[in-house]
Amino acid sequence: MDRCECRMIHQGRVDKALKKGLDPLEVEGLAQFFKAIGDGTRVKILWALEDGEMCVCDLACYLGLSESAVSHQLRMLRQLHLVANRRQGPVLYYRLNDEHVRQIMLVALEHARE
Amino acid sequence: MDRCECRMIHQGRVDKALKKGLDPLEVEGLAQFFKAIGDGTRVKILWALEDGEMCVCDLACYLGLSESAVSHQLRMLRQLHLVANRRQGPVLYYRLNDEHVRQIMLVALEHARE
DNA sequence: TGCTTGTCTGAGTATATGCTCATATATAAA
DNA sequence: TTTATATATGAGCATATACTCAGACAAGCA
Repeated sequence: MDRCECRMIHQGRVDKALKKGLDPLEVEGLAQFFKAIGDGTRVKILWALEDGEMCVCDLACYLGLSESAVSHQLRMLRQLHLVANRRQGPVLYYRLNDEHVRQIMLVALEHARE
Repeated sequence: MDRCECRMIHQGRVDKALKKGLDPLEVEGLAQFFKAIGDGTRVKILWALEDGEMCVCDLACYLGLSESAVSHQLRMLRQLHLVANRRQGPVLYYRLNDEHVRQIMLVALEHARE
């Protein structure tokens, strides 16, 4: 497999990176996870849910967005298992479904405040 | 300020979220930070740099991308202070410039592996 | 059954993103 | 100073993303 039509200065360093690299599925998983948090609207949603569950229309009011827009975002967060919901009558209550999100956001806040 | 032309079921819950919410600059900072990590190419770059500095053409070879593409991505990571570089002759060596990245990526990997 | 409320979904649209290509810049060697 | 090497940058293009709008679905009540 001729992986190098490219210039390369430090072959050893490249080989080391290749050996220790993540497999494609892990890379894709990480990227998708961060992409999910990498949006102002979704950051606000996740941060708000730290304090307890909320329904869609409350979130829409809080965010100043349409309920449709919020629902679209919640679907994405749901598919990535970042939030979950429970139904009570016609109302769906959303909550965080991941221990790691809070932890990660706090570390990132430290970074942002440096 | 008439913040509620919207339906709302739990006024108290919304008020609580509003009170405890991040300020807009923090939200933007968090979103930008995660957006920066939320891309397969940049995940690979950051992961590779955990093991030590690399120059642009090595990274390009490792990633199978053009040096131009890599340079564009490195510029973004530089502007967000996730990487830094040092020059040695004509070669620029890039390194991680953030203690938090590794920590965050490891937590995210746990999430992805669940 | 029909009507209302709360939420979801698909299509459409404007903006953002990630690459390529051509070109510019910086350093070193001839 | 010319030439080569290593990287940076701007413009352009194809795709992805975040919203809006119209309409569908689900649960409860008349």
